[in-house]
Amino acid sequence: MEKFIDLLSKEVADAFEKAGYDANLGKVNVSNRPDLCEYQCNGAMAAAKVYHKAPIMVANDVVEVLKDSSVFVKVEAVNPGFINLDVSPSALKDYILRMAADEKFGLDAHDGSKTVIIDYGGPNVAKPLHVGHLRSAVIGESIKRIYRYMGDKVIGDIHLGDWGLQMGLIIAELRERQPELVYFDESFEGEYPSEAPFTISDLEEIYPFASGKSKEDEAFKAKAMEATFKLQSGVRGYRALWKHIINVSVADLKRNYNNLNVEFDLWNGESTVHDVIPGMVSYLKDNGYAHLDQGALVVDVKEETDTKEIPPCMILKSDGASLYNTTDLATIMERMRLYNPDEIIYVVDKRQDLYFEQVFRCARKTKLVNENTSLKFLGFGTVNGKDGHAFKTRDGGVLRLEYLINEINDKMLEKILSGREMSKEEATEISKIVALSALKYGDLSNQASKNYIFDIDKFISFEGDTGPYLLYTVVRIKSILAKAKEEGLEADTKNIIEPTDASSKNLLKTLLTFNSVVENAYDELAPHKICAYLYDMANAFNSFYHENNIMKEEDSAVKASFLGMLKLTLDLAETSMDMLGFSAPEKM
RNA sequence: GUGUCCGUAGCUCAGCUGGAUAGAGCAACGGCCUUCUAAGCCGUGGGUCGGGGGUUCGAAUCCCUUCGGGCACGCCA
Repeated sequence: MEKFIDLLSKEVADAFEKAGYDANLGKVNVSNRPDLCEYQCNGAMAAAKVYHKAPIMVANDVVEVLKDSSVFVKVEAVNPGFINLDVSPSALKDYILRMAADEKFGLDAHDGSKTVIIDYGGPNVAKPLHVGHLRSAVIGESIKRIYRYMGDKVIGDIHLGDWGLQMGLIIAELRERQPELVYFDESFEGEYPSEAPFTISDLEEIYPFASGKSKEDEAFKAKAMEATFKLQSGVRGYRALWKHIINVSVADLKRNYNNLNVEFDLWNGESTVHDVIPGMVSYLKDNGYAHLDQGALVVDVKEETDTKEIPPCMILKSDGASLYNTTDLATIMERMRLYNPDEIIYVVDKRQDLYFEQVFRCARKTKLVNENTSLKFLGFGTVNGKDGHAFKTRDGGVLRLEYLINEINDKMLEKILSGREMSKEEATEISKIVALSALKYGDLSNQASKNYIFDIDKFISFEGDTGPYLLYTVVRIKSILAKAKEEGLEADTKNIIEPTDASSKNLLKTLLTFNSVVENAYDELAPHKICAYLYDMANAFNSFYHENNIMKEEDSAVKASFLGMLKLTLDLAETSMDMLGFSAPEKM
């Protein structure tokens, strides 16, 4: 269904044409002077040059035609040549009714033929999640949901870091500590135990310990590299041990991502493509794409139009080992083979911009991807503390995501208990829901590509542009609808009639931008636009709420209309919040 | 050095495919609860959009330049 602003533009464009001007000049925008008008068209100013006329004359000509339009109730030409427009309540009502009756509220969704893979999350096994992982998870999840709502087939892949030296470090350290483990007995031919010889806490202690040790102890580092090699070349015991590490770690990761309401369709990792790397490397060699440079195997990705030096994309290190590029390219190859996606989106720290530029160029040049598969890089900025520097704990370490979430939950619980009469159990449940909205909205309402300041107290505030404020508004609506139901009144959007007061009109005007907002957020990979929409909606609703006493409205048609508006607002709010990856409780 | 991103109110951020008086929130100040959740609403004050130049009838927005800051720049991921 066409967007409301396009409908208005069409009306004005027709008027331009009838008045003898180019129809393309009739583009309508939301007014930036709401005190003067609701919508405006600035085409007369641009027309002045072409037609050698004063802009106000052009505007007057157009206004003359537009006067009889049923779409506008007010049409004025204002110096120097603005055309000011107020939309008619009936046109507004008609559009809202069509929108409300539409399954996707007027959004022209895709037909499901487009397949998209989103690569986000990117945690390393055996290492706890920290704040740095928050953005990839939260933004990626939101993009995934926006794309799904748009009607694409979307596959979310976590892309685990599960294969490199880190695994060797852990295995080598385990061997130091428990050399008697059957996994290290190379003559062992039986079945390995199904139970892992360690817990997630053990792993979380072992990894940093081993990592530190390898930096000081050359002999240990050599052992770790040897363990890595043995693992990668398929030594049975090492593979079995590695499997345990993955399982223990993935179980823990799932628990953590669950708390964030983040889900992945694929739990693939670097190891997934290990076996296809040799084939890919020979393909690159045989077709003359890759050549040796300083001992390393590289593919040149420079282009004529470059304004800067783009280093070649390295496929194999000079010692023949694979690296990040290798697995990423092999992953692209496998994704093409298995899913043939139309688009792959990487939700990764923006500092990897150049790196992905190389990988994308390489994949394209070597035809690992089709020409019509688009590779997108959604780079996000750093999470900073209040001091403007990278987020750190008081003692300077990285903050575990789990601790951060616990802290937010605790603070939220305290707040809810102090503000409302509620049982501890109920408050705990609600505080988790509200805390998640605080965390996600705090992140998503910023432009993804920018760094932002992580301020817990600001995020969990119930005032202003925050997640809890949105939830509060939604809960308020639910509460009124529940009350209406008690009185036997069922809210139905079909009952919406022409708005009579300014706040109703304003609410409807805000609601109807849904299709254009979602489309825009989709095109620009911009969840923050959905956030802004929700915030505008909440403001418009709260004004409306204070202007009109819904349940006490005496005119039954108006009351039914109000309830219909509430229903529509609620549906749109919940749909939008779902695209951001959080939801509202029944009460708070 | 090269490239890239950022610089908007005291603070945190929108706006950037050019339009009228640059918007929000927080903080400050002042109003509004016997009435559907006041965790709300309404209002006041607060700005040379880092500086300079250019294009244009018109620039926070486009171009150039300059200052300040972040980040990246072949064997890490």
